[in-house]
Amino acid sequence: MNLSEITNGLNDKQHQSVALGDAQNALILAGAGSGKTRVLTHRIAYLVTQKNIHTDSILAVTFTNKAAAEMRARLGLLLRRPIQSMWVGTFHGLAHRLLRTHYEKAGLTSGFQILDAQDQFRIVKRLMKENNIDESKFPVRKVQWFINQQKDEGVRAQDVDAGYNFFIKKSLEVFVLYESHCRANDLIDFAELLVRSYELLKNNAELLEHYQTRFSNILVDEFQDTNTVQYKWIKQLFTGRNNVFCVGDDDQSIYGWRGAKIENITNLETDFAPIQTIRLEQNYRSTGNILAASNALIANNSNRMGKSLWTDSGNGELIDIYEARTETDEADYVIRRIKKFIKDGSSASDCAILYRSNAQSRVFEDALIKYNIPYIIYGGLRFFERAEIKDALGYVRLCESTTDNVAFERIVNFPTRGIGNATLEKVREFAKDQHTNLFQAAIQVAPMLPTRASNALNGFIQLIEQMTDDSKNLILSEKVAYLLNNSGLITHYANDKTDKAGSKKENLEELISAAKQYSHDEDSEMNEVVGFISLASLDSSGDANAPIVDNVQLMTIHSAKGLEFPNVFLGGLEEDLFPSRQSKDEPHLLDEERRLCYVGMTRAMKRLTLTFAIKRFLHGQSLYAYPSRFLDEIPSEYVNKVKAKFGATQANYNDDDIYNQDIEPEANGQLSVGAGVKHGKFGYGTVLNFEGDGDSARIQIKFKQAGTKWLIASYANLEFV
DNA sequence: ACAATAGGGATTTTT
DNA sequence: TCCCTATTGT
Repeated sequence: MNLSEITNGLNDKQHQSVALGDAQNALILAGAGSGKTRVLTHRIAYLVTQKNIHTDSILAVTFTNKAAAEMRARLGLLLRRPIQSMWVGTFHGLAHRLLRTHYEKAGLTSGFQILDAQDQFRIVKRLMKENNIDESKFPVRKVQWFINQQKDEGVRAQDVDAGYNFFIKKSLEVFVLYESHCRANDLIDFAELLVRSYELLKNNAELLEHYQTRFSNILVDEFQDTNTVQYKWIKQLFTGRNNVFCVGDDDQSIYGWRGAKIENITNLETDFAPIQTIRLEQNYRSTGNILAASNALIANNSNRMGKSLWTDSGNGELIDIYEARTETDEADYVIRRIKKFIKDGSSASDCAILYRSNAQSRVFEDALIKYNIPYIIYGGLRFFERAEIKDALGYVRLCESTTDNVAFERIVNFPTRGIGNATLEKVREFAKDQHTNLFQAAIQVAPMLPTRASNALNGFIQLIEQMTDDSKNLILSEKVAYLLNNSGLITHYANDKTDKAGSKKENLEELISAAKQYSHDEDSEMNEVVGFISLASLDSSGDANAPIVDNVQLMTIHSAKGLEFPNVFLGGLEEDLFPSRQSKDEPHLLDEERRLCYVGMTRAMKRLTLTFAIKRFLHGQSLYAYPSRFLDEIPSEYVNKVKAKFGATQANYNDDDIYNQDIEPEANGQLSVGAGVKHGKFGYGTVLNFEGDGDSARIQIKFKQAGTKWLIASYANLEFV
């Protein structure tokens, strides 16, 4: 492959970044929409094809599975050679790989398990309960948060100085308990993946040297989001004989609250010296007005590295700022505008509604339903985080290894089989005294229990043993299917007449196809089942299938990072909401809010609309709000102000006059998303979603009284209203 | 063991 | 307001 194939279509700065010498450390300050992913992948292609760097010598780190997958896909296309074995992945994924490969040196057994945030919560909670620590004084969430905060800093319990802070003292007690529990049970939480793999290399000079020599080129994406351990992790691998290529944007650092250190990006210049800094400031995404407004906003932050986006594609439309009377009015305005965009030829998926907090989505949702516009809300529970999926995986895990206490706790009495808390306490105590796992303890304890409890527990033990035996020769997906059917989970949901049973059963079937689709890496240290379980923990999205429907996109600004949309609506620009109440009095927190606003604004390609409400119903009460200070920071020359028309006397009304157009709520009397329906038992509702057609169609309906339900069309006897 | 009820809390969530 | 938890009653 020749050089021009790699540098074709790049601008000067991009070209310069991609074609730096292979021994050059670089920091690429890549503004929003400046083509950073492109630079990163082309850089790798350049190293491999022009500098003959072996693909095994490249380490490329991202934050999300999505980014890693995208990079892999693009690299595959560019290099036209297999990149399977290449170290391209997330920090957590690569740390996991290190730990699986060197589990013994890391002080683990081969079957160690990954704890996700939920598992971790349950364990912290249990430990607190066992040690009589009052949850009302020390909320589990906060203690869990504290523990993770320490770990993100690379700090162990023994290293924490509690001082005189009572909360920290108590949290530290739990931290100590938690650490020993995890060590005793071979459990690794997300932060631990990083800390442990860092310590693994730190304590094994040979191993460290091996990887330092092997990775001649280390590339890191979204560097502004690295936390302390991640920074140390990279720095550890850096010797000065190899080199780093870091891409980031200090203005888009929005995860400080999760331990990300924006300073890391400035520390690069000293810790990885000599390093060349290149700024990518040409933006290919947004119009001139959107960029000018965003630049003006972010200019109010202190300690920036300095960067100013520009475009050569014209000013475009002004930014609309809509003053709504209430949050309902805000939503109504936004949805009418969207309806108009769609009418004028946009597709629904070109429109995104972004907000600071999830609670804001509801009102927009109601309005979308009212106007019969399909939508999708991102965020919320992901596939592998769903209770029924975790239950199912609990059976898979326990049958894979009876030492898996987390799985045991989860499924021992689910579906309920008469094993109560009293029985479990005895099992736990026995396990603790005898230093054995819960399953072994159950076997020992069962004969000593009263008949009823004994039978129940024995029933469970036999079930697990039986299923393990029967399924041991099945392939992964068959095993999952077998366990679902024989564990009683499917039956449980079949007998469950309540609302969500149908969709849960469906999710379980989806799990079988996820198992079918799972492609196991033969060279892996893990067996197929462990690999699948690890994947479920590390990439909980489970969204192999892209959404097919043309939907308006609703999400928080945080989840919108890295995305772009032609028409963006940014809602709730009010003091105490955005910037949030908790952040407004602390300068560094306020700066992060401003960056968040900047990220939101720079998602827009063509049209950007900012809205705020004078009065908002929040947490059960109506509150008056001031417009966000961020609005004042946008120069008026880029802005078109719009006000609610109803009864307004001084309304400066200058948009497309959407209230005079034929934009009205619709109920078209057919099965479609947003259609109004009446059900004999549940009353009035609106169609949220449906699949299939004719008698076999399943319809998801949000009832005014009865909540959201999936119904079978042929049984539901719906009346369209 | 489970349903009904009352009380408290309520940003953001890449892994 | 909504959602999650702890408590209470059956």
